[in-house]
Amino acid sequence: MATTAAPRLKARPAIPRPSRAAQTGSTTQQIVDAVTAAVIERRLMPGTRLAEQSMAEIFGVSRTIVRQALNQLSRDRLVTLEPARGASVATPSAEEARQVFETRAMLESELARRLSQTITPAQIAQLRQHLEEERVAIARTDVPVRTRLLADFHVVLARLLGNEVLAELLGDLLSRSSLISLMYQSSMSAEQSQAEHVAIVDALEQRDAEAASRLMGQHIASVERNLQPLSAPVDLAAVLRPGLQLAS
Amino acid sequence: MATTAAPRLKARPAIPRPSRAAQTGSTTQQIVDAVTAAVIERRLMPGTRLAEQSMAEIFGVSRTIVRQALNQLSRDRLVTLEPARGASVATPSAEEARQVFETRAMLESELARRLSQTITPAQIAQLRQHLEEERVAIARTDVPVRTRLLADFHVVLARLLGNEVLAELLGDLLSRSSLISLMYQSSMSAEQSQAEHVAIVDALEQRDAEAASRLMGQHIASVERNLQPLSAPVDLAAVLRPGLQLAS
DNA sequence: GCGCCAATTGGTGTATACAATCTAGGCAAC
DNA sequence: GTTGCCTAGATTGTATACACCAATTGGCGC
Repeated sequence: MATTAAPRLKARPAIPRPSRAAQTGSTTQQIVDAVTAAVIERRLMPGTRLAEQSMAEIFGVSRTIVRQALNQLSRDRLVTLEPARGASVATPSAEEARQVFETRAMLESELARRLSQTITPAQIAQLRQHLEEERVAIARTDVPVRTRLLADFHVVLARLLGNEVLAELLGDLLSRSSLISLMYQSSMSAEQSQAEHVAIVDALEQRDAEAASRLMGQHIASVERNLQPLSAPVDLAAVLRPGLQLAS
Repeated sequence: MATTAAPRLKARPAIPRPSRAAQTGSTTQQIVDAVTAAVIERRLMPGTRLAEQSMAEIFGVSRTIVRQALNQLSRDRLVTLEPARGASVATPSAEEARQVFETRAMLESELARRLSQTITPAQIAQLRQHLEEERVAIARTDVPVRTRLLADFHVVLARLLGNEVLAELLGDLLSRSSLISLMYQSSMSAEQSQAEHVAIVDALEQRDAEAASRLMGQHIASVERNLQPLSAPVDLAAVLRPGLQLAS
């Protein structure tokens, strides 16, 4: 019931996900959204084990529903499912992180290029409003909202292109990016990220395709650059354990 | 054409051995793969209903397993899940088709550009071999294998970039593309598609980033251009016309 | 004869029960 | 004292049973 995990997740993040089993959104989707939000907003640490029975009791449903939710989250790469071992919040490797950011860079630099050719004044205004919300959240040091808004910025861009497929794709990549940032303790300041967002919107407003594309690429690169490769703790602990096989 | 897709999906059990179910995703994944392959290879028509009980009997498992598989397929957008109505092979709209191809164009033109800068002679050789396999399959008019190889070409490129995340992403988009091509009766000849693949590999071999990128964009555009938007309209008109005979 | 309403029926949504597997703790042997 | 094995607990994987919803069809009224 209504305890820690906030079964009331009606906080709709400007990024509705009508995708999945939107029809059953009542129960399964609520759990998926709750866990996803918890990951994006940095309330769930990587490696946390998610026992089915516990979650079933928390949400007041049977294990069947929890299992469905965990399966979806597994498809989104936010949790890993080990056979007969259970589910836990994913711990993306450094290599996976590199690939996610490379894919984002490829997709979003092209997104910025195309968007600069089709963007309208009304859309610019919408982006300006989003930037303002970012600024307010940062000023108030509202970490969960801040983190979500900074990620949503990219999905909003995709949606402005009128491409829902792209928007959902990017949404998945951004969820994974949030998890990666959390795991590798990004030292990227929110202010810098927001400033780069402003620069991108400026370029879009001037319809400078190359500048927008280049700035977007640099923005994603700078986010990646500020990741600190401290996967050591997890690996280190595992390595130091006697009797653990680490060759494969 | 709506009613022609009868309960004919009993064709291939694809799982002769119910044993060896030790691995978790084994059985479920086999069903997912079977349905995905059937869609890619054009053995399952869009709109075909996939009743849980039927599939459970076909694969010799309980509805629980089938449901898990259908959920995964729903996540991949290959089947649609209507509440209390059941699952059926997805019927992507023309707008969704446009978005899928636009996303692919964005992603793959950039992929070609980057790949042309990192590709090695060994990788070129691998691509040449793939092209040869395509040629053979086309010459033998082996439609399922031909269709699969023509789609796999794009995933191979992603994998050559050393980006598994991108490869999986592209794999999903290509499954959807196959479904779209099937639904809108692509008039694209396999020969033309293969010729364009050859041209792309040529550009990659010469490390001509701009040419490779441009050719890739044109290739995807030409595939999209050859889609014929005639399925839905015809059906709708036929249904709405009173007195019109709609045989079969 | 035609149209509306209700009971039936098939199918999905959820929960629970049972079986297989993995983890952990203790006990015995070296 | 350490190590190996064995048993007990817990957790997951699968199957089955029940409840609810929607579509369909038969009956009834107009």
